[in-house]
Amino acid sequence: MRTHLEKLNKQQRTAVETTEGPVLVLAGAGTGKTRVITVRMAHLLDKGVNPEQILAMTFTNKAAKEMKERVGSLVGRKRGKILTVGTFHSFCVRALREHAPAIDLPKHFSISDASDQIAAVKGAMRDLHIPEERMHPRAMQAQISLAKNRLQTPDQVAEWDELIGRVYQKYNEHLRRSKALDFDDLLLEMLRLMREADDVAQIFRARYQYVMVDEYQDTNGPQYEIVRALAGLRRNLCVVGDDDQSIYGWRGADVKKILAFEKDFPGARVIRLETNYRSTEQILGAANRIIKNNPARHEKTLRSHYGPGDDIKIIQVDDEEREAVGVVGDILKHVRLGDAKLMDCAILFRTAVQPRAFETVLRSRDVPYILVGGQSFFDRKEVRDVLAYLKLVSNPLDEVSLLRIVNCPPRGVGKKSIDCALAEATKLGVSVNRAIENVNDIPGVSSTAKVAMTDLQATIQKFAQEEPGQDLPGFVQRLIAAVGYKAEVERCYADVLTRNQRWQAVEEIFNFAENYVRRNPDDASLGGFLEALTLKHSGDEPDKDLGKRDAVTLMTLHAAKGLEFSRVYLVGAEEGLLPHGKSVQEDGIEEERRLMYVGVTRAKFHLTITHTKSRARYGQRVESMPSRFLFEIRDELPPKGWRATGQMPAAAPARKGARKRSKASRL
DNA sequence: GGCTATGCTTTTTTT
DNA sequence: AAGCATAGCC
Repeated sequence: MRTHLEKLNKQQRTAVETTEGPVLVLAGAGTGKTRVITVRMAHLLDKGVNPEQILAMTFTNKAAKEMKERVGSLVGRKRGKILTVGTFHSFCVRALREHAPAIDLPKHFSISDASDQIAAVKGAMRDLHIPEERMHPRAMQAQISLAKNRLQTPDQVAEWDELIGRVYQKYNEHLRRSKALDFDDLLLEMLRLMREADDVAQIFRARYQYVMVDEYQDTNGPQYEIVRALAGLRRNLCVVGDDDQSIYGWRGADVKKILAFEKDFPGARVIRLETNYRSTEQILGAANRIIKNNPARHEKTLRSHYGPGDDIKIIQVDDEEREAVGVVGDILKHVRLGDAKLMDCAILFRTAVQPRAFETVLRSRDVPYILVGGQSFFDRKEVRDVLAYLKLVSNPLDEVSLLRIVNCPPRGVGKKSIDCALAEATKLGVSVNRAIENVNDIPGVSSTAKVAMTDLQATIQKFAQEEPGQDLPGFVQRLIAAVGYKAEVERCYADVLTRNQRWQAVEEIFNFAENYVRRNPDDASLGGFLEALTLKHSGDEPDKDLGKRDAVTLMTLHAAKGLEFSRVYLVGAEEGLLPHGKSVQEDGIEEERRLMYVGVTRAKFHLTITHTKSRARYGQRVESMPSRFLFEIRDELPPKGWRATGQMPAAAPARKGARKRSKASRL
C-alpha cells in the first residue's frame, strides 16, 4: 500500500486519499489519470473496503480492460477480479438482465446494433408511409439517438419536429415488439430501473459504496443521471476527466457536466493534475498552442516532466498513397535503426476510410499491424447473416433479423410475400415474426413462401428449445448447416478464392464462439455470446492473448484517447478532414480542435503530422488545404490564398427533400 | 420469384 | 471506387 502511494505526486496522492464524498479530478492529458483511478481502487481495498463495493465506469471496453489489468497487477488478479469495472453499457445490461421483471422488461431482450437500428428506423418510416426521401434513415436514426441521449421523449421531440417525433415513437414500438433495446435504451432503461423500482435501487446503492467514473467529460444525460442515482446520498463519487478532451458531443455528451460538477455535488473536492509525465516540451507546447484557441475551457498549465525533445515534423505529401508510403517508410527506418519497435508507433486518423491506403502499404511490405475498431468484420454480409440467424434463435420475435434472412438462402419468399406479411403485421400491430405464425391465413403470400416460412419457423423453434451451454460452437455450426448456408456461399461466389474467403468469415464466428465458451466456462449461453459480440467484449481480439504482438497500431483519433505511443503519425491534417467538413458546417470546430489536441498529446517523444496536396474523395481527386490547426500549432495566421475548403460536397440540407445533385455540380 | 445491369449514395467519430 | 437498391428481363 505504501509503495502504491509513494509513486504519486502531491496532487495525485490527494486524489487517491480523498475517498469520502464527491471528488472531481481535473486531469490534463498525460497527467496520470488512469494511474490515479487504479491506485485509488487499490487504496480503497487496502483500507479494508470490500472489492464488491467498488464500481468503476468507463466509456470503452479497451479502457475497462486496461483498468482491470492495472488494478489486478496492484492488488493481485484474484481480488481485482471481484471489482466491478466496465463500460456504462455493459454494466447496464447486466443490471437489466438481473432485474428485468421489476420494470416489466422481458428477460431475454436482444440488443440492436447500428445496422439493426437503421433497419428498425426504415420499418418505422414504412409503417408511417414516410418516404425515405423526406429524410435519410441514417440521419433519422442519428436524430432519434440524440433525442434519447438528451432524455427527450417522442412527444417532446414532436413539439420541435413532428416528423422525427412520430418516427421516434414508431421506432420504439418496433423495438418493443421485437423485444429489443438499442444502445441508448440500455442507459434509459437502467435509469428507469433506478427510479421506478425502489427496492432494486436500494440494492444497488447498498452494493456500490464507492463509485468512480473515467472520462467524465464524455458523460451524456442518461449516464449522468445513472451516476447520480447510484451515488445516492452517500455521494462517494469520484469523477476524472479533462474538458479539453471532450470529443463525444455528437453522442450527446455534455462538457458542461464536468464544468458544473461542483454545483451538482455541493462540497465537492476539486483536484487538478497538471504535471505531464508523457510528452516532451515540444509536443506539449504544440498541444497548448492548439487548444488555447478554444474560448470556453478550464485554464490549465501543463508542465512537462521531460526536456524539450525533438521538433515536431509537419510534412506535405502529394496524395494519400504517398502519405502511406512515406509514413510506413519512416517507421521502418526507425525500426531498422533500432530506436523504435513497431509497437511504439501509431498512425492516427480522423475517419474510418483513411486506413485503407496504409493497410495496403503495410501488407505489401509485410509489416504487422493492428487496426483498432476495424468494424469491417462485423459489417461483412456473411457475418451479419449468421448473426441474424443466431439472434433469431435467441429471440424469435426479432423482426429485423427475420427480415434479413427469410430469403437468404433463397427459399422462394419474394418481395410480394414479404410485403403482405408486413402489411398483416402492421394491421395486427405485432411483429412480422408473430404474424407469420399463421402465415397460411395471410392473403397474397405465395404457396411456396407459406411452406418456406413454416419450415423456417420450425427450424428456428427447434434450435431455440436447445440450451447449447458448453457446446455453443457446435450449436452454431449445426444451425448454419441446417439452413444450408454453406451451399449458399458456394452458390454465390463462383471464384474459389473469394468463396473460401467468405466462408472463412463464417468460420471466424465459430472461433469466436469457442473463445467465448472458454472465457465463460460457467455461464456460457447463446444470449451471452451475442451480447458480448454486440457490446464488443470479446469480439475485438481475434488474435487472443497476443496483445503484446509487435505491430504498428492504426486507429481513429476517437479510439486513441487515453492511449500513448512513443511515435505518433497524425495523418490527413487537412481542411475538410480534420477539422471534418461536417463539423465545420455544424459549428463543431471546437470539438475538432479538441480532437486534434487529443491526437497530438498521444505522442510521447516523436510526432509527425502529414497532409496531402490532393486526396480522392467520393472517387474524385480533390485539392487539399492544410488544416487550420497546422497554423495554430505554429502560432501563425493562415497565409494569403489559404481557404477553408473541403466541406461536404454540395452541402446537402440536413432534411427535407434530399435534392438530387445535378450532374453539372459534380464535375 | 430470381438474376443481372444500371445508377445512386456514400465519409465523422462509438457503445 | 464500391456497395446497395431498384428496375427490368428471364
